[in-house]
Amino acid sequence: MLDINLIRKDPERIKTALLKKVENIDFTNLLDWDRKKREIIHEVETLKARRNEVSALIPKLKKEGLDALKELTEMKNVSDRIKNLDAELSVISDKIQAYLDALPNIPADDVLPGGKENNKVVRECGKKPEFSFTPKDHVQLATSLGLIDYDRGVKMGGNGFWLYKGKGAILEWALLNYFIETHLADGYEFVLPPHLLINQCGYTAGQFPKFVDDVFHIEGDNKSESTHFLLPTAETALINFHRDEILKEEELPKKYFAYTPCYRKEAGSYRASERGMIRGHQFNKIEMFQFTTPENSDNALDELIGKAEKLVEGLGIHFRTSKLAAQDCSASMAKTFDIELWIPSMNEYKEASSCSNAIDFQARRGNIRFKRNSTGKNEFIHSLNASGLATSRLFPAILETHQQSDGSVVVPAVLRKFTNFDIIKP
RNA sequence: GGAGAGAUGGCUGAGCGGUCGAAAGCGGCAGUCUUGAAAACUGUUGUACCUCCGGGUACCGCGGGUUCGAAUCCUGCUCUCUCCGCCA
Repeated sequence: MLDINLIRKDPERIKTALLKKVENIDFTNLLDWDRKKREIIHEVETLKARRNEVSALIPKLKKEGLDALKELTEMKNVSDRIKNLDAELSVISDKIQAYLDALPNIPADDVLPGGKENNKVVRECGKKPEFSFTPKDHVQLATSLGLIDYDRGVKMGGNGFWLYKGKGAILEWALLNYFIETHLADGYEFVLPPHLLINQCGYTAGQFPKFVDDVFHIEGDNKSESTHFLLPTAETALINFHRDEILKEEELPKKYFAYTPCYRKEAGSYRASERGMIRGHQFNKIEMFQFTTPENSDNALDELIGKAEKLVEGLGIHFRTSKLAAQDCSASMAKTFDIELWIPSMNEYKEASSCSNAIDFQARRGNIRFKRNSTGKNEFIHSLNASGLATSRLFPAILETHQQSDGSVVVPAVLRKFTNFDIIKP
């Protein structure tokens, strides 16, 4: 959520910044409502002051045995007026809230306007593998090596699901262990959160109300409206870790990571070219998360990107890191970098990590603050999240990159202590 | 699933419908004393919003209601705890 004071103070500046991300912005109504709201507050509070004053007077009069009828009548009227104004106030406050809830975060100054076409590659690591034989794609490899069972996955979960088995399951789990080991060594705290979250969590993350349709909802009793949803990413859980809390400045930054499956509807986005594990309704991901002071969030973002890149590099996969243009960043984020893996069979890069700084956008929604020692004031924290990493694109990249002419796949060295095998043979 | 109890400031915990933003204790901060520390003593100690910067308003789990006036009465909801049952 944006600070309405920013909009009130300099609507043109905020409008220009938001136009990097959205088609059009019109603050006319908002500013009208805001002005009206303050008028009402002023009137109603004056009346309440009067009511408090007379309410204190009435018992005194009674104590002196005097008649308070005049005061009682006046207060009856004042109270009615207050009731009406309060009702008006709540209507207008709801309008303002709904408007602000729907606004995305302001892109950072150095983020370019426009969509994907304006994404800028900032780094590349390794190079595209070259094969002296005809390479297989990951679906062929995973199937022939018995690592992934697409058909039986669909039998259980329907379209958009797969299952890992045998060495495939071991390899998948080894990846997660490799990530966990690294994050623990870097001083991040391990969290295993609930996968079913209450709707408030989606609001804090910025998922709701605008993107309610992207997630799976759980029906309440007697088919009432949903009370819980399946998390689309552990970020949605972790941002709520410190919801409604005031942290100490010296506790910051707070660094966490969580493992969860991620559940997404991905309605309409499934394409034939994304067969295999590229896009499904459920995938495994470890998510890094930081709560920082405002002045430290830029450095924290660099740290998170560096960690994600190092994990990919350790697996020997060619990747590139891109800074996303405004429209390609999700609504809650001021700045995002994607780390994309090279998938040889697709002749394309596919996202394996998204690293973002939400600045105070999520903190406002979740009311997450810290007390600054120098001023004694509470300020909103900055929140950052980064995949570290999602496996669903890594698994295909590993199979395709490390395949041999005989159809076997060499296990990256960093995973071997977790797999207890070096190579997967047909 | 059944029965009961409860929700008050950073924590513990009082609170007759009328100066209750809220007693008291603990904790925190500042000071006195001390070579220093502890102890003791003194003072101080929530948040948000509006403002003609004098001040004002709101907040005692959340939302409604009664009343001139609600932490206090009524009501719906949420959450927590205890006991019984069931269970990975």
